[in-house]
Amino acid sequence: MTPAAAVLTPRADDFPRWYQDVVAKAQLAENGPVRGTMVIRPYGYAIWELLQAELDRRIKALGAHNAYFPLFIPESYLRREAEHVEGFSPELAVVTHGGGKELEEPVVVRPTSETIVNASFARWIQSHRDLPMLINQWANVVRWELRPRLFLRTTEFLWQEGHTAHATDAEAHELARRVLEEVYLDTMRSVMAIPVLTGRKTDGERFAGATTTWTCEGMMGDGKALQMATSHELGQNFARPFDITFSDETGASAFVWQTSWGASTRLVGGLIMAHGDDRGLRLPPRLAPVQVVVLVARADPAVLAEARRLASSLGAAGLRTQVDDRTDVSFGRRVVDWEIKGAPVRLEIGPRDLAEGQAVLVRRDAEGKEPVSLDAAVGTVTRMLDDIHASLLAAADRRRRHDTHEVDTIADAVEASAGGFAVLPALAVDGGGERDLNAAGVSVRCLQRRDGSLPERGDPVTELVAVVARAY
RNA sequence: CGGGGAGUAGCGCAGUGGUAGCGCACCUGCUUUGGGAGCAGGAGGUCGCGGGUUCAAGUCCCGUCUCCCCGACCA
Repeated sequence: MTPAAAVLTPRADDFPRWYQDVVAKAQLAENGPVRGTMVIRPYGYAIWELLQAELDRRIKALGAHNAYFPLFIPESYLRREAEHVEGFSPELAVVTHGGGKELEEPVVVRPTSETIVNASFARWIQSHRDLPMLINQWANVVRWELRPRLFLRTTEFLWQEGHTAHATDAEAHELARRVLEEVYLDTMRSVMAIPVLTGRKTDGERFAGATTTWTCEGMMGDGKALQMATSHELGQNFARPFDITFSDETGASAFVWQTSWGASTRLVGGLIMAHGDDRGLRLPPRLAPVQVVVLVARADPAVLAEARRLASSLGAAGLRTQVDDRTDVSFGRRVVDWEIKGAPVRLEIGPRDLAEGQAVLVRRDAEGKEPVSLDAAVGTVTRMLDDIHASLLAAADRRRRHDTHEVDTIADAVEASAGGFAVLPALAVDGGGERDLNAAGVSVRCLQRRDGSLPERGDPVTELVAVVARAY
């Protein structure tokens, strides 16, 4: 019996309970006093900051600039786009009083910022020389949730939202897809080690106000899907009501074509559920606040000195390193702590190791330990971190393939969705098929080409497949 | 909105009218420390709130508030 079994509910017993246990025991987050709100604890926030930095770098590489727009939005702004307000009104938080008086016009707490950003775009954009305009903001948003779950669905969450304006439909289309692949898909694979599917949402699943929604869908440890990021083509749906026009090269006035796209703290939940095991979190090295923990086995001055020297050279090599010298806490307790927290690599060092000029190297994603000489430790650990990323990704990919089943009918798709994804001809979910799926608790996650690539606009539905699953 | 549960120590819970408890966590000391250590001592409570019955209420009655689950609504 592994000690961790006494700490966490095994995943097979009760996956949601396991998830809650990990979030609590790894000290990632806890519930806030208002239902649906979340306190993100320092360790959880450190993961988010690392992820944020990766996304931010890629967003800026697209040519986008960060800005900040207000939390409060005039209610009238939301009403300007019919589908948009209809989609969001059930989950709006509305402020009716301020300064001790009832407001003449209520303000809503942003559920997303299309409207208020576009009110600025209308002023900022005059000429085709102002285009394309690529703006991103990091912010909190509020969507009143009835069934909240930490990180996955909270009433208030943190995210980035990109908003762009272009001279042509084709340009907006291309940008929405570049964001999906160059920002989101790439971050998920090469930072989060999660092999997501990409595709187009059905009309029923599309963002309120968008003409097309593109999505990244990940498979969690229980076979359910998680929508991990979306990128929308807005057409001219907002340009018209907000009057965002520009003079083109010929001097003619035209409405801009737009996109918007976002990824949130939900990704942290996805990270937990995609890689975690019965011993806790397993963090991909690029998102691990502590990549290497140097664990002092016994309270011994010589051991402690060596541990610190080792940590210092690991740190100098650019690895996020922490010495655990809490020798007033038992060794076993500290090992379990770091396993729950998902630190990718442990280096254990005690008097016996010191005598041999070595440390004991343990990787979180595999069984077994091996000695490593102190001289070689930095190089070995550095290589091992890359290898851990690769094997987490490979394992997740293997599981996704294994739990994805090709089927032909809605009934078979529902059955297959009990333990993973089902792929069936897109024609089958056209019209009534999607309703039947939804009635069974299964949803269309995305539409793809048969080879898994993104559909093009001209693709006939007969050439596409639908990926369906139960989802968070 | 309908139905069903639950509010007792930081967390999880027991307590069927008679001194408010247990596990974990916390504090102190000693012994420990290579996979959640042991022993001893200690601190911590308006039992959700208000009223009532009773010699006596965490427990029974009435009211009220909050939270959770299922359904409905919504998507």
